[in-house]
Amino acid sequence: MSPTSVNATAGTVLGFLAGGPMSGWDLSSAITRSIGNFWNVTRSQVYRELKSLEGAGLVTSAGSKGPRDRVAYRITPAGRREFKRWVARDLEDETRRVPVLLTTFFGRNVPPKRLAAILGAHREVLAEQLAEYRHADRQLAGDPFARATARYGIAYCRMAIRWIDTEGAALVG
Amino acid sequence: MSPTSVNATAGTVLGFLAGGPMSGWDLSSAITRSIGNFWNVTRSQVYRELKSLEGAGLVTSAGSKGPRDRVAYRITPAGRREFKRWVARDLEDETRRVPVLLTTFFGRNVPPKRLAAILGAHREVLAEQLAEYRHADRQLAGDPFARATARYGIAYCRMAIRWIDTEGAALVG
DNA sequence: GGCGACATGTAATTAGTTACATGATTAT
DNA sequence: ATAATCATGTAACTAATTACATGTCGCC
Repeated sequence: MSPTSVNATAGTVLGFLAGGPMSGWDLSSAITRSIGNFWNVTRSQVYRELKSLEGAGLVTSAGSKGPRDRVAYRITPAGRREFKRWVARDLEDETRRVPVLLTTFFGRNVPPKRLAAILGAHREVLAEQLAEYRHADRQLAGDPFARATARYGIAYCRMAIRWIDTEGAALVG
Repeated sequence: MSPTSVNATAGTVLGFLAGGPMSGWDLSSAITRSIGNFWNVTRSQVYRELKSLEGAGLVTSAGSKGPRDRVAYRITPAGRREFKRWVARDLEDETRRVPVLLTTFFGRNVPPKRLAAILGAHREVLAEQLAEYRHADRQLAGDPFARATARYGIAYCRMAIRWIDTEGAALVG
């Protein structure tokens, strides 16, 4: 679609602010909690984007500073318009950075015992994440969109675990 | 494990140089071709890391500059040691940046027709990637480690396509 | 009223992308 | 021999992470 001016982080911030004014801190924790698993954003990025969005007139900071400079940002009408445009954009490419595959790719250089241990530890991490996603799935009965993302997570973890159990197992004998 | 000094990009570069001397350009294309799908590295990063690795004595540039400053880098014994250490490291966290999930998460704000189109287009991209991975799987019969990574790709694409066909379909009616 | 935990934001550093410059090669 | 394409590297810019500074609150 038409190229949007905001980047994905800014778009995300606008999306959360569309639900009501929030401070940078609150935004950052809300984002991490809800989409952090498939869209990582750090606190510093949120603050940076808030400043730049304010410069562009897409959010305003409600002047009255609270304790330790805490300030709430509110989305402007222009911000809402921009969010609508951004959220319907063409998808950018997926960024995948999967350390376990890097290690596997170079696996011939890893002592097999050690490789087995790495895969085993990774399997545990995946199992934990799977449990979290399953929990989220149950919580999110009221929001089909968020729920669908949890189900992606479930499917992903199950796929990766199965991969370790078949391909990984074959590699480490 | 013991914290390694090299980062993942540098480690990757060392890993490729372990197979023989190469120029930055060749490294970059080899990396992109083989692991680019799950470990993105740009040309500029490769050049930067080569300089820093040279500074650390882990690679040397074989002085004679070829056409347009092309220069081949060779891994040093210290570089090999460092690679061995790095490749057996504990896994860092996976970085996932999955635009289709971001769009889905905010899906209530996207016109359903448009959302359906976005998911449909994404499905096609996944189908193409799946075909590539299948092809790679066939080519890589001689390298079980690389082959295992291709099979991860196959499983991933199939999972994502199935997700679109079930969860995605449910969302757009 | 000092101490530890949490809240809040900023600054410094590193990583990653995009845009650019120019030298070779190939095709017309 | 000119244009088009590919090879090769660098520089400029943007994004992302880590480290830091300071403020507030509850508690013993």
